[in-house]
Amino acid sequence: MLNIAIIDYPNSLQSAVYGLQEMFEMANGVCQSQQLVERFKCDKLTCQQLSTLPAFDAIIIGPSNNSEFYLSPDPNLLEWITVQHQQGAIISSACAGTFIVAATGLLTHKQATTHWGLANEFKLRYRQIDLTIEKILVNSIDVITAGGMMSWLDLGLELVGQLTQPSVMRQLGKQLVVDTGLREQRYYQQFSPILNHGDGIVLKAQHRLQHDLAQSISMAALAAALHLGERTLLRRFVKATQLTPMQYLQHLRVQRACDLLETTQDSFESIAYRVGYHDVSGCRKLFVRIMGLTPSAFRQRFVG
DNA sequence: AAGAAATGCCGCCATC
DNA sequence: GGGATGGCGGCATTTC
Repeated sequence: MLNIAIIDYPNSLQSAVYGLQEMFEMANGVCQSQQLVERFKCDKLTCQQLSTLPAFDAIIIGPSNNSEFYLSPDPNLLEWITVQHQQGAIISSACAGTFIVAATGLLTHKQATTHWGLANEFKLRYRQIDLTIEKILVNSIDVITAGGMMSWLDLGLELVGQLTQPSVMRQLGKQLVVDTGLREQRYYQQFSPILNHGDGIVLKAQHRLQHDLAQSISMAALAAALHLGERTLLRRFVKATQLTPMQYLQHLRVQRACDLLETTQDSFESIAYRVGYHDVSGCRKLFVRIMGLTPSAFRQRFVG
């Protein structure tokens, strides 16, 4: 029997809590049809129900829409997770749940992911965790994290696959009509620049880049316009935004290109031109590097 | 597809 | 002295 604990912490997304329970029930059906002996037993646990229970095979900490709990989680829950991990349980999280796992220290110096919209906040709090926000799922065997509000689907499937057989996961994916192939969170990601850093000059630089992204802007010109030395602008910019001006501009341009791919029928060639590139192939290369798929694949996926 | 020219990045160090 | 600034040289990246 495979014991799964789904933590129903305050404000946790209820569709995920119940959806996961039902997913494991369905997985039991698939196991049966494939003549496998494995069976899942799911427990939904609130923070008050933790102490007396036996060791689990996997713990799931799901998404939340409300930061109140996951930014300052119950120490008893953290302790309990740590003990379960020591006893061999797989610790897993989806979306904001990764904040709770991070607070236990289990992710230190490991790869992890969470919702892309929470990336800046996460990096601020947990500098020693290697956040790979472009991925939907990061599986380190004993700890699994997932990004995206609906990534509990991916997480559930991954756990089913890891605890039973990949064939069970694929069959379950078919029943649910959910993609079990490779997918990345960055396909869905939008550039969310840091603006609340409190450096007014850098903010002006950011606005100027945003406004002038269609033209080629040199760092020298930007520095001059702001009455700053180039070296200083660079340092202040990186400190405030976590990106070099060039990287920042590239993200702005790719973001604009994504918008245009979605909202217009224009060729990528003309889009490239409108986001400041005189060289389509260079623009395409950049797009693939940041988004993880080609412009045409992007358009196909989102405007189909 | 590849390479040359331009531009950006960054360590070092002196300066304010 | 700590902290921010900025000039310079050269390595790296970007662009066409």
